[in-house]
Amino acid sequence: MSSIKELARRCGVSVATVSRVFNTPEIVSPGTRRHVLDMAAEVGYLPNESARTLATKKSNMVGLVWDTDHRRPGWRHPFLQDILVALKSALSAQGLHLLMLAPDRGAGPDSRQRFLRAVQRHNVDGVVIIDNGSRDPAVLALVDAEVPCVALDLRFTGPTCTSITSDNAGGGRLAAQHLIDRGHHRIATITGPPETWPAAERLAGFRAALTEAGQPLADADIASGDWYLDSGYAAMKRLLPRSPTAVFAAGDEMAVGAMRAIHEAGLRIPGDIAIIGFDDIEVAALVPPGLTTVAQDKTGIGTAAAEAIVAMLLGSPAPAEPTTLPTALITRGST
Amino acid sequence: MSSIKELARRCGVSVATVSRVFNTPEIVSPGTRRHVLDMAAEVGYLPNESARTLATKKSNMVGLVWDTDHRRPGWRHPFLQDILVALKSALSAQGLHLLMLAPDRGAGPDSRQRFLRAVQRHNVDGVVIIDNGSRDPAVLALVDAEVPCVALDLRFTGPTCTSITSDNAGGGRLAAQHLIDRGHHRIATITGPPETWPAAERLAGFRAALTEAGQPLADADIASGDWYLDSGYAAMKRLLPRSPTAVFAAGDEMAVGAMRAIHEAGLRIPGDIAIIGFDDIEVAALVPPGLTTVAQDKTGIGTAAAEAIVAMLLGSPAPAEPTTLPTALITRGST
DNA sequence: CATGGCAATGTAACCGGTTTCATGAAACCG
DNA sequence: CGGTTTCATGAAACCGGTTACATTGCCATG
Repeated sequence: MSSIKELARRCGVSVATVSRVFNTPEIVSPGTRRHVLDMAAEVGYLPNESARTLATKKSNMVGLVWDTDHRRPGWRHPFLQDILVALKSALSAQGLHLLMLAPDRGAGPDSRQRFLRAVQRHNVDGVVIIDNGSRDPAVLALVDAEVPCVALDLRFTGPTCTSITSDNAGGGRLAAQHLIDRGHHRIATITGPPETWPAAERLAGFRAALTEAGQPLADADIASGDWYLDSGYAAMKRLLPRSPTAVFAAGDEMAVGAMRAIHEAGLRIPGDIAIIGFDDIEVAALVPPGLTTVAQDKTGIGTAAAEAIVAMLLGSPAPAEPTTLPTALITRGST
Repeated sequence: MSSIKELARRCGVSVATVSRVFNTPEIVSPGTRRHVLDMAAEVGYLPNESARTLATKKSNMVGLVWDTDHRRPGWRHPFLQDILVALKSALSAQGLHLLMLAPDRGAGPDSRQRFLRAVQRHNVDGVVIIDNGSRDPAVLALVDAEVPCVALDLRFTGPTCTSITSDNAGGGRLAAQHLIDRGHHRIATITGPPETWPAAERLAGFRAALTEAGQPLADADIASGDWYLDSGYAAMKRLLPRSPTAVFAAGDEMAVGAMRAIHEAGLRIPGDIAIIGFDDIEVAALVPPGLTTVAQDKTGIGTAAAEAIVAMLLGSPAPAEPTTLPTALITRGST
C-alpha cells in the first residue's frame, strides 16, 4: 500500500506536488500532472482518507442518526428502506459515504451527547436524522451544536438545520376531497400520535378541506393511533359505533388494521365503509381490494435529503422552511 | 475542541500517558488515571478517530457493501431493513459503526475495484455484503484481497470470508412436509433464479422431501421467477394447466403474485389450491387469507453477521462453512 | 549495600496526508 | 535590459493520535 511519499519519490517530485495533483490539479503543470497520475495508476496509489480527514477536518462522510434501539419508537417503518436507498444513492453520486452512527459508548445510552460525540470524533460533515417525531434530546444536541442537519419528517430548524417532508397537509386535503367526491357525508379519521408533526398536519389538511366543503369533522369522529397496525384496528373499533361511511387513516399500516376491524364487524369495503390511507407502502397494493392511499414520494425524500445536505456542505444556509414534496392520490379498490 | 496535547498539558502529564489512560488503563497508576479522566470529562475531550485510525490502521468501522444502483439486481428486498437494523444494533453494541460504502469515484462504475478502493481508503476493518446472488466481480475483489467479509445469503468462502444464511434446504423440506401432511398429491413449485444459491437450496430441500415421501417432483411442475411479484404471477399462470392442488413459492412476493393469478383463474385459496411461501415478509400476514410461509429469522441473520465479523476482527479464522439459521413454519390461512 | 527487576512515565518517531510560505525560473513590461 | 509578475515547485510545519524505547524511582533480594 503505497503512500504519498513513496509516490513522490518514484516521480521525482515533492509530496506537495503529488497532493496538488489530486486536489488542485489546475495549478500543476500538465506534464508533471500526467506523469504523477500515470505512476499513481501503476502503483495503485490511493490517498488515505483518515490522513486527509485529519488534515482537513472534512471526512466526506454524512452521518445517519437512526436510533434502532428497540426501546425507542420510530425505528421501523416499512418505507424507510426506500428512503434510505435513495439517500445513499444520491450521496454516493456525490462521492459521499453514509455512516450509520452507533451511539457513543463513552456517553451513557441515554446521554444527550451520544450522537454528538460520535459525530465529533469522526469529523462527520453533516447528518441526516430519521427519528419519527420523538423530539429526542440527543438529536436536539446536534442542532444546538450547529452540526449541519437534515431531518426527515421532523420539524427542526436552526442556523444549520433544515427538514424534508411530504406535503402532509396537502395530502390530508387530497384524502378529504376524494371522499367528498365519492359522495360521503359521514366521515371519520384515524390520526397518528397527535403530538407528531406529520400527524398534526395531515389532520389539519383533512379537517380544513372538510370544513370548506361544509362538512366539519366532529371530535368524536377522530381516533388516534401510533402508526402501527394494531392501533389502527383498535381505533376503528372505537369509530364503528359512529357508523361512518368513509374513514381516512393517516398511515397505511393503521388503514390495514382498520380494514381488518371492518371485516370482523361483518361490513364490506368499500360498499359499507370506504377507506383511504396515507404513505403507499408496499402492502397497500396487495391487500384486497387494494387500498386507496395518499402516496409519499419516498425516493424523492431520500434524494431531497441528500441534496439538502450537499448544499449545506457547500456553504448554503439552511433553508428555514422545510422542503416539501408533493403527495399523490392513488386510487384503488377501497374507495 | 481540545486535543490530547491540550489535555496532557492541563494534567501535567505527557501525551503518552493520556493515550494510555484511554487505551491501556491498567498500566497507568490509579491516581493519574483518575485525574486524567476527570479532566477529560471537564474539558470534553474526545479522541479524534481519524488520527487514531491513521496511527493504528483500525477504524472501528464495518463497511456495508450494498449496491443500490438501480441498474443492478438485488438491492431491494422487503426484509433487508429488518436485517439491517439488527446488524446495526449488534455492531453498535460493540462500538462499531456501519459505513455504507459509496462505490469509489476514481474507479469506473463497473470497475472491479470500486468497493475495494473505498474499503482501503477508509481503513474499513471488515465488510458485510448484501448482494442477492449476483456474483459481482467487485465483491469477489474484496474476497480476493482478503478483506474480512461476511456475505449474506451468498456462498462465498475464502481465508477471510464467510457467510450467513437461513437453512434454505431445511425450509424447503418444511414446506414439502407441510403440504404432504395436508394430504396434497399434485404439488408444484415456483423457484427463484435457479443459479442463485438460496433458490437452489430451497428447491433441493423441497424436492428431496417430496421424493422421500414417494411423490417425486416432475420438471413440468417447476416454474421459476426472479423473486418479485410479477414473476410469481407469470409463473403461476404457467403452472395452472397442470392443475396442482398445492404450490410452494420460494419467496413470499412471488407467492402473492401467484395468489393473484389463482384468484384471477376463479380458483379459491386454499380450497382449490393451497399455497405456501418463503421469507415471512410483512405482507404475508396481511394478505387474505394469510399466507402460510417458511419464516426466515431476519433479526437472527443481522445479529449473526455482526457476530461473525466481530469474531474475525478479533482474530478468529473465517468459518469455512456458512452459519446456518433455522427456519420456522408459520401456518396461516392459505394452506 | 550494591543490584536487578518492575512499575510508571516521558521522549520522540511515526502514521499519511494538506497547506503556508519561500524560492527559482520564465514571461512581461516600459 | 533591469525589475516586477506569474507560474510551478519544494521545504517544513502541522493535523492528533499511538507506541517503541529510554528513563526514573522504588522495592526486594543476596
